[in-house]
Amino acid sequence: MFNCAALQATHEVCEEEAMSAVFMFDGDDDDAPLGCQESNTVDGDKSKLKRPHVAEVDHLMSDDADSDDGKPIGLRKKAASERGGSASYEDSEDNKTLAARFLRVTRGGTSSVSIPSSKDKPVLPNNSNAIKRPCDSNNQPTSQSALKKAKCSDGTSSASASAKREPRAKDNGNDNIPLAQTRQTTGESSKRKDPLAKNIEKKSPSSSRDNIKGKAKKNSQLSKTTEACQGRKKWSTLVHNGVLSPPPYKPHGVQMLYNGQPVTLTPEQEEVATMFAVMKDTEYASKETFTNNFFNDWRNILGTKHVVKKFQHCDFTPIYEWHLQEKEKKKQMTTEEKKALREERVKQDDKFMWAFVDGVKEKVGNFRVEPPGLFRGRGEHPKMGRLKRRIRPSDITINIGEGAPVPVCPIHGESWKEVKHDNTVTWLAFWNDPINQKECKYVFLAASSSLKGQSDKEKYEKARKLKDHIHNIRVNYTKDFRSKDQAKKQIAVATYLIDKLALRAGNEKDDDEADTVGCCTLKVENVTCLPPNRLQFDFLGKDSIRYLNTVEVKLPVYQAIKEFCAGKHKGEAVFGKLDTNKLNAHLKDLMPGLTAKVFRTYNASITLDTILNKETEDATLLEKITVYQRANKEVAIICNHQRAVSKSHDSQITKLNEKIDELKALRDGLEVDLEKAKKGKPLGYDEDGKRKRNLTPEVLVNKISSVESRIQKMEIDMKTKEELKTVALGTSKINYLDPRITVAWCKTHEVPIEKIFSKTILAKFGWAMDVDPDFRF
DNA sequence: TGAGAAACTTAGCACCAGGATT
DNA sequence: AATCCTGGTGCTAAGTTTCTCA
Repeated sequence: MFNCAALQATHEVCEEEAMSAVFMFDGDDDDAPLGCQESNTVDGDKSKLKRPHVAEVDHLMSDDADSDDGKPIGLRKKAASERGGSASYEDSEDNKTLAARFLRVTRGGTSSVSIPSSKDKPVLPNNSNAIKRPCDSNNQPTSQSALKKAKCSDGTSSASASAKREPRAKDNGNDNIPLAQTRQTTGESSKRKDPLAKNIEKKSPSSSRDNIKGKAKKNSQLSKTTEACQGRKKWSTLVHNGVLSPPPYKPHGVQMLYNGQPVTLTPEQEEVATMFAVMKDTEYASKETFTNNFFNDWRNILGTKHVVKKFQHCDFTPIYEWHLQEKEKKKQMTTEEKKALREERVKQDDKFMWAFVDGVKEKVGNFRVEPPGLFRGRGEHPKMGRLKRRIRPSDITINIGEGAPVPVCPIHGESWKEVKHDNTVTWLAFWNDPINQKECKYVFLAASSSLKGQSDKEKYEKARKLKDHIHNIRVNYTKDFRSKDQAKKQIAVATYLIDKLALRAGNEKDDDEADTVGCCTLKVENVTCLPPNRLQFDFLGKDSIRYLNTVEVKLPVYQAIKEFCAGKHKGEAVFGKLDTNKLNAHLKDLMPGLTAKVFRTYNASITLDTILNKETEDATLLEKITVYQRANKEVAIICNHQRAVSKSHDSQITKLNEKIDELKALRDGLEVDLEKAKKGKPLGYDEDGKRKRNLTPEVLVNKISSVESRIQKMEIDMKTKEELKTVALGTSKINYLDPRITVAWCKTHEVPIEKIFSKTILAKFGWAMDVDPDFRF
């Protein structure tokens, strides 16, 4: 594990300016996401999120859609030659050298982290099938792996990539078409027309199985080939051991009090009481919805005749205290005891942690069945506190390869709800969410699996493709701002907001969910028109995270929003004629496969690419990492990725301030000493009354400089800490930033990749590691 | 065409191991 | 050795998109 503490961002900030500046943004100069344009305070219940300083984003702001179009945001001022094969920013060394250098840096040295490779993946020794990953360049393509390989190939220009593409060219001769597009033409569009495809079209998890078993099975090879060509078939063989159920409840026998009297509870009743008792010190425990929901569900288990009737008379403290004791006991365990426990857990997990997909050993993501508990919804969720009952094998549907051994049901005498063999889906098991019966919980492969990697790559390829269409899309919606067709006009304005503010699509929500909105579901009270052309957005988005942002928009957009809201009452939708289906249907007309969320990926990745390539200089490693973190921060702000301020934040800042003060006092003292030393005078006495050792002016100058740099580092650390206290950097890194941008940048600038990506993220992005250093998003 | 189901991605937070500091 | 602090990871809630059916 590497130490990231030392990598704390040390970028410059101009906090006051950042807080007060109003970013001018007129209609002709607007190709940056507005998320980073306005001084912005996003301070939900938890935090204040500062918008970046002008200087940090002005390169994004300065692009001119009309004069310099067709290029992606932030890149428009760059010479065309900077893009494509002979990028002018590239390192002077040739690609091979860079690649070799990268390998040296990442695999060698003192780091214990190496780039994950398919070859490092553990395999079943007795498995005679091809064990290497389909995408592994060393793999001799079998008919099947060649097919998969074709799906994995991307449009990168590296030598290794082109070498990899060879089999694909043989396969379909479709080499120049971006992956997403390839999928589009061979997949979605054809599957609807192909009569054979209809046979394997799934109706529901169960009907799909029947289809495959019935028709597709009979049509065997031909049908399978068709499926594969269509990209519907996700695997050929799938072997796994099912899911790991939580251990049964162990009663503790500690009695809670009712009206001050100990109460006897059955294990089942005690289990639920304990779930509530251990949450005593959380915010949930003081929320009425939570306690009401808990009590209602608990009462059902207690039965009407039970002595416990009213929540107010319940005292769960004895159980809570028992819980604290247990926690303490666990804490007091010796290192060896903890280690033994851990090893036991690992041993138990091992059976369920792996699946074999087409003969390749892949990690399973969430193989543990969710244990029972009280539902912890986010925000003001109407169901918070409800009992999430225990999931039994009879609730669980298993998906496994035909002919593969069916996982043994963990409870004797019980059986799985169903066993299916659906190779058009990637889930290994699912059950219905006990809180919301119509929702399902799926067990998928881990993010490091090639199946997930493949779809990840397709996602970024689609976002890259948007780069080629974005100009037309912007021209298109700008034209429709003044459309007389209200539906058209609403689509145009909504698309503009999604593009510029990186808003989410905003599906309709039920009454039994937290009241949050996205673009299509914005309500009139979420938008305030501030003349002449500013809009203030204030709403709770996904996870009830507050989005608060004031932006200057194109005048027609401002007028349109004003018009949409006119005469409407609180609670009514701004975009009354719009929903995500209509919006996405329209987007698909503009670019195949385009949906609202692609804009978020596009804007995030293009922002990272632009900042990294514009701002990275020939600097120290630490400084280069700082550039990366600053870019990462920009993206997190654009996407409104927030986190709660840690409980200890204030005390940490106070401590840092105290330390800085101490160091400053030390420095001042040394400066006095220096003056004395220069004059040849004795240095006098220290605080303890001891005579100070005489030092030469040179030594003192060195000491002062050392203290000074420590002060500077601490001040920067503190600023960074303060700045990032509400910004979550991880979410964008994991979900929105094309890892190839990062890998290419690391190669070009000799930054070890593990300084940016943790071990887990490295494993997730294994598919991106061999990217050419010249790669640009 | 719209509703609802199914499948998958995106999200923040709790917890914990392990390094740094006292 | 005890405590603090941090980043990494697992967990699971909450989204989006796609598919199916009436």
